[in-house]
Amino acid sequence: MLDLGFVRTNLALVKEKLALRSAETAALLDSFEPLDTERRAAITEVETLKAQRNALSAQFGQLKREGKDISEIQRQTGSLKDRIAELETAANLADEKLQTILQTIPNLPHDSVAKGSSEDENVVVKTWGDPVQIQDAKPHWEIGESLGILDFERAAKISGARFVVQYGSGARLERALANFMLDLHVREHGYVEVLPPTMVNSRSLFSTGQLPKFAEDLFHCDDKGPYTGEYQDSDHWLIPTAEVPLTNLFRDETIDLSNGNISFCAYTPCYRAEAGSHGRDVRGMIRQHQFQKVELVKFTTPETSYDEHEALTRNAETVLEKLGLPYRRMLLCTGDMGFSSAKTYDLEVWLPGQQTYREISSCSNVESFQARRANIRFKPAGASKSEYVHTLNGSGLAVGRTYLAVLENYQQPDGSVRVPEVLVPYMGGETVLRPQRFGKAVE
RNA sequence: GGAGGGAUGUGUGAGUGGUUGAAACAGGCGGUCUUGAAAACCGCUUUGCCCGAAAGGGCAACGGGGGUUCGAAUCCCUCUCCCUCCGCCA
Repeated sequence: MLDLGFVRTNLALVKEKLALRSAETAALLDSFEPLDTERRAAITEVETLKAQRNALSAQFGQLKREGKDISEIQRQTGSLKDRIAELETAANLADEKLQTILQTIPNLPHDSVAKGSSEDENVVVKTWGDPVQIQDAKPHWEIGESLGILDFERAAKISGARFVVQYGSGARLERALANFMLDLHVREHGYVEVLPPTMVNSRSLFSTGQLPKFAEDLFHCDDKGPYTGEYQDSDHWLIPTAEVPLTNLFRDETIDLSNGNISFCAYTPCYRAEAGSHGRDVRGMIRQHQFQKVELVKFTTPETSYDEHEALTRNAETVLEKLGLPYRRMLLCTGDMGFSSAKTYDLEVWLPGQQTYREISSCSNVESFQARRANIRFKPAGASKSEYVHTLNGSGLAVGRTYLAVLENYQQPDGSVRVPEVLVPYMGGETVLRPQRFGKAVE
């Protein structure tokens, strides 16, 4: 969310920057100016009347103590009361409309972000490793099913489409990847491991920007009844990413950044309704209702957030490099960035089975956009006023997609899959995944 | 699920209808003293919004929402959360 005063004094600039996302986005601000004027006029009038009422009340107390006549004041305040109530309603209405606009407009793109209207205009910042060309490369779902470690059919039976069951060495590979990533971030990159709830309330989802606009992408639990559009602190939603619980840890708090920025990482399941993606990526593990992810979140000062953004992105890249998975870093253009983000790098991993790069991580600096919604502040050294922190988040990495990237990049002509060297200790010494049935080796 | 207690500023914690936006203490910041530090002493120390060029003035906020009243942190209703005990339970 942007600051009301900032939008008011920089309306032309804000419109211009929003137009870099899309024309429709900029149009959200069309009614801003008249509404803002209306709101302020109403507030000024209400507050004038309230000041009168307060003065009369003070007089009332005085007179009553002196035992004097109070009926005249009673009559005056009585007539003020109705007008105040009336005008207050008008002021609240204008304020709500304005708040709706502010809550619905996305973050402004940072100056370093390339202009563009769609993903076609994203910029390749760097490429690491050579895209492996494998003779008769198979997609991961074929590899996984023939090895007997992935089972999409039984997953469909017990849960429906867009789920998977993993068995034996396959299940262990998921756990190995997660442990490897967590250990790397904790031991070498300075993150603190967190195990957060994977259900959150709507107030949290508002703070990170998923609500109110993207409710249909989320799974809502109806234990407290259907979603009413209000931000409650007692309802439950399944998290779409650990960014939500991690960022909300410090909601409504003033945190201490005097000893440096705060970095958290967490391994959690993530749940996405995928309401708008019928027919896309229906095969395999690319797009699931449930997947696991190691998430990185940072709380920083405004001065350091862009350096930290580069560092966080490097932390995610390091996972791919240690796993030996070719990738490229994309700078998302203004038209392709997420709602809350000011600048986003996507990491795309090479998938030889599909002859394409696919997103495996998304690293964003959202500046103060979420901090303002979540009311997360810090006190700069020597300053008397607190300021909003900057928050950053990135996948480090999406484990499900890393898993399928390993299957496709390390597949062998005989149908087996080599285990990347760094994962061998996490696999109990297993160096090759061979055909198995419910975990038992088969010929 | 049952019974009871509670929610106040950075923290602890007073305050049960009228200079209480809020005591006190702690913490933080500044100052005096000191070679320096500590101690002691003095001062400052919530946020959002509205009017205003500014100086300054005003409104609102004591978990959320609603009500009573001329006036609510204080009384009533309601919701949420936390704590204690009982029950159930991985």
